[in-house]
Amino acid sequence: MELTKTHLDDAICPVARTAEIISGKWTLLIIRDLTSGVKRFNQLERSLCGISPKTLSERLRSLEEEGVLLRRTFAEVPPRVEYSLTEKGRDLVGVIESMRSYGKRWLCDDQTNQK
Amino acid sequence: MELTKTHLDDAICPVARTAEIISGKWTLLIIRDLTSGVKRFNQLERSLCGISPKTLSERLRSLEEEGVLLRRTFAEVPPRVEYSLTEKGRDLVGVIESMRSYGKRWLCDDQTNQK
DNA sequence: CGGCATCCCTAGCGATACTG
DNA sequence: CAGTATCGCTAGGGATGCCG
Repeated sequence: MELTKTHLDDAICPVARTAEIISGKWTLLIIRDLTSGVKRFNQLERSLCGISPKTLSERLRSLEEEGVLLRRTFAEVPPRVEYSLTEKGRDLVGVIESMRSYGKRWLCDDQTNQK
Repeated sequence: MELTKTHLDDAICPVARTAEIISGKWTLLIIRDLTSGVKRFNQLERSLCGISPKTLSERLRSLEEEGVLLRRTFAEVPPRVEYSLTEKGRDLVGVIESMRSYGKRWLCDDQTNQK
């Protein structure tokens, strides 16, 4: 999902810019998992049930490049790599919480609120 | 709130459910444009600079099916169709605003000419 | 353990032309 | 005006295998 130059208005729109960062099937779920603390690759792979290592690797790398999370490697055997949110990443919790709030109001099994 | 495995299930996690709704390149931008009031197909096509009629049509239809927006047709010549947000759609403004807020904090170098 | 490399496949999007 | 009908592309993602 990429905005081209023809979408100039949208390119400078903060909403669209944020959407770019959190788009992608797994991105938000990774960030949410990291809100509870530092995680290793394997932990994320297991908690994000069904994700392929390639996809997880790609998402982690792009999030690292965007400064949302921090990748910390340890020179050990077996190797250890820990992922944690940066301040820029932790700040996304606000977005996530508003999405959670919305999801609870409108999208859960309880249909009484749905119209 | 603690994040357990159940929260990662797409069927249960409100965050994932919300992400499903607002995913797609244009979805959020359509909703954003509708927050300012009722819009016609042509208006959206022009304000969403670069969108193809096919894509706009698809997005509008799926958003209608999800109950986020309302499609109202008028038996006139030339035909008129008006799109507006439902309550479920207007409620997404909270998510959009938190995204806008985040985008302004972290993602915009130039804050002078933003939407 | 934490990944790349490789191959493949599909949803989503774009462009254009056409129609009720 | 408000869409469909085609066609084609490609980025994202899944599956599997291998390696330091």
